[in-house]
Amino acid sequence: MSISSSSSTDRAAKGRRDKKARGEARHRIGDVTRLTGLSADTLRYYEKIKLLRPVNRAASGVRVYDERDLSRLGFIQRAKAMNFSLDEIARLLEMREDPQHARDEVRELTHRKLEQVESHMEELDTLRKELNLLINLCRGAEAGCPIIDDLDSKSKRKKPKRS
Amino acid sequence: MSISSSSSTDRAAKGRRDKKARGEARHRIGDVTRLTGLSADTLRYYEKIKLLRPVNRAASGVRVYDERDLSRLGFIQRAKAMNFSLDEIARLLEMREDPQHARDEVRELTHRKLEQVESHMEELDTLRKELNLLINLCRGAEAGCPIIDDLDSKSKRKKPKRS
DNA sequence: TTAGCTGCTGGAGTCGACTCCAGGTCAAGC
DNA sequence: GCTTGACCTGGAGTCGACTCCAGCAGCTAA
Repeated sequence: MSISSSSSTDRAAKGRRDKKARGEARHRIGDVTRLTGLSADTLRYYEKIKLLRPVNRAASGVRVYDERDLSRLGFIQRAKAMNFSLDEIARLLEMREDPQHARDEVRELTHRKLEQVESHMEELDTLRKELNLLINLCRGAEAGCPIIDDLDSKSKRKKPKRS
Repeated sequence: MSISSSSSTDRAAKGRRDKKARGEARHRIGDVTRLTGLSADTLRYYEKIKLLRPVNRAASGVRVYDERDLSRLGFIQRAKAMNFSLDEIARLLEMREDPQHARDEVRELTHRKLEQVESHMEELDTLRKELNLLINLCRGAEAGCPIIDDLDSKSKRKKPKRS
């Protein structure tokens, strides 16, 4: 994956790196996929749904991402890692442009997100305990399947052995 | 919602309840939605994807659910609450029919599910801490939005104030 | 008899976040 | 000039788990 003899891909990229060395720092979509781990399709998709402003184009029509685009993408990725939806991220990005206005709304959004996360964690914790219980039940069993029995017996009655 | 003068719906259901009182316990889809909380569409959908065996029909063609169907639905709901996917539940149900064979596979499945749940919880916990941090940062701030700043400043550099 | 309700079917639509595709252009290197 | 690879576009498809719809039939109380 990372070690390979120079392909024409690499060679094509080299020309652009030379430009960059002259201080221009203009990235084509392939560079950005390498830098961010996002796929080209995803990058175009983000632009389509206006998570990114229309990206600049070279004369040939290819997208040229600048540092601001990269910083926006970094923001998006961090917000995604924080479980914000693309819709919410779009709002965060808007507010990011206008920080004076943003504070209350952003705090609101973050607060709600935190509550969601916390209640989700509680559910998962209950679930974890139950699954653990099932597995322990199973460990001691000789035959049959206590997990299935348990999933059964949680219904109304204490299970009359099997009919 | 729960208190209402007897509608024709109620009256229609009463006839069937009388039958049930004579020991037949045959539920139409509407009864089952009331008993389980699942929508009629969902019940039909479960049958379509074979999570339920083809449900018996009355002469008129309407579905008639018996106690076994209800018990299967209970099983499905509990397994869903345990975060099993419908696909996994289908497998659990198969094994439920043949418990001698089931044990190892079911334990396997449950074990994997537990691991998923645990790693998801870890992620969420990290997330929770970070969100908390953001909100606390925000609390102390006078203006601007520390949350956005933080999401920004986690990029490469420590943020040169604002350009 | 009729209104009103419940139920039936096959099929399409929904959600979010992509992912894939065909058919094309463009640039670099041999 | 040709090959190769990167990139472009619009549009369709994917996943899971439903949800909605039109158009119809059957049952029951008044």
